[in-house]
Amino acid sequence: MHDLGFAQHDHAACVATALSTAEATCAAQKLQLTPTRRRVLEILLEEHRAMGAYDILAVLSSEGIGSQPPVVYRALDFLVSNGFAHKIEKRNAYLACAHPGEDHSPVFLICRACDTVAEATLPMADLRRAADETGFLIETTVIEIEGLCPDCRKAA
Amino acid sequence: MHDLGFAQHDHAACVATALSTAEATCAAQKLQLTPTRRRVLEILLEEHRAMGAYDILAVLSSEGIGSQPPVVYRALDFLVSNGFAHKIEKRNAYLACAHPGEDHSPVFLICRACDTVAEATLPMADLRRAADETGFLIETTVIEIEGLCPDCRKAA
DNA sequence: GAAGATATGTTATAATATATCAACCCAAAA
DNA sequence: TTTTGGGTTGATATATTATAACATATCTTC
Repeated sequence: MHDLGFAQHDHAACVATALSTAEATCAAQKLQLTPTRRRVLEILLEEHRAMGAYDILAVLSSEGIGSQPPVVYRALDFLVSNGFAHKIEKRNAYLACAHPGEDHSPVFLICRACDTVAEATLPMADLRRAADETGFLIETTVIEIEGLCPDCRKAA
Repeated sequence: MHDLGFAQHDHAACVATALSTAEATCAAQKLQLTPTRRRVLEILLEEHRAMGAYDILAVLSSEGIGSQPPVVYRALDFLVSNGFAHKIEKRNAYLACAHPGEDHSPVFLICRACDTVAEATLPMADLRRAADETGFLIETTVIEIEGLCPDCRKAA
């Protein structure tokens, strides 16, 4: 496992880079990164945390973009289906993908104290081989690990 | 990974054994396996599939045990907290534990076609060691893998 | 410019889960 | 014996998360 994500980083650059990558990927794959979809991704990137759909909707609403649930759920569906965001099932929350463009198997480290979610990756190879032996065809994986992040561990 | 659970088994015996194990465990740990809690576990064992809380509640209700959501959510909280059942986050559904009493890290293989959920286990050691290196303290894990089970794979 | 695919606007409602507070039960302490 | 405290239950209300359904709009391409 690598890139655990609890380190500091240049956030403005990280947002800009991720948006550019998303634009390029959409252009290449003929996906429509419409204003609402783009703005939802931007919100997730700016906040840099797992957000509930209604939290995102509140932001959209305050900006006059839309105020009904389908607006945000449709955008999230697009972002999740196309690998720009992930759903954190244990929190019913959404997070911008930290590895856009890479075909990866996400592992989420969720701090129960501060709710920070770091995205790591695991090599799929071992798991896939093991499942293949039993005849199960892996399509998607969600690996969520809850506990205490380094900071909260120190604080406690 | 082992014990993938897509094989046939003696279901009546499996239910009886699991209930006995739960009773013994509760007695040993001074946990109260009250009638409602016991019946919810029994329902999950009998159905042998991931059930929604309201599906379970419908059964309880038909038996006059209780008809309000807190009845089933309290029982499920008890069963999940004490390792007798698991929540399948991707489905908002609950499943009797296939390995009661063993301290294990569950891995759920969910078939998107027939919704069967098999519970396997992974050795925690590797993951824990990797996380420890970064300072993250693992408390609980949810590993969910969605795809096609052997039967649905053949059918497709 | 008509047809088909994709996206949006809007209303309504479904599905999942929890807060709150009173009542009850039982075991153990005073 | 009474009291007290923890755990459990009953019951009402409400919060939170998510989707159905259908009309409208937009864009492409035939």
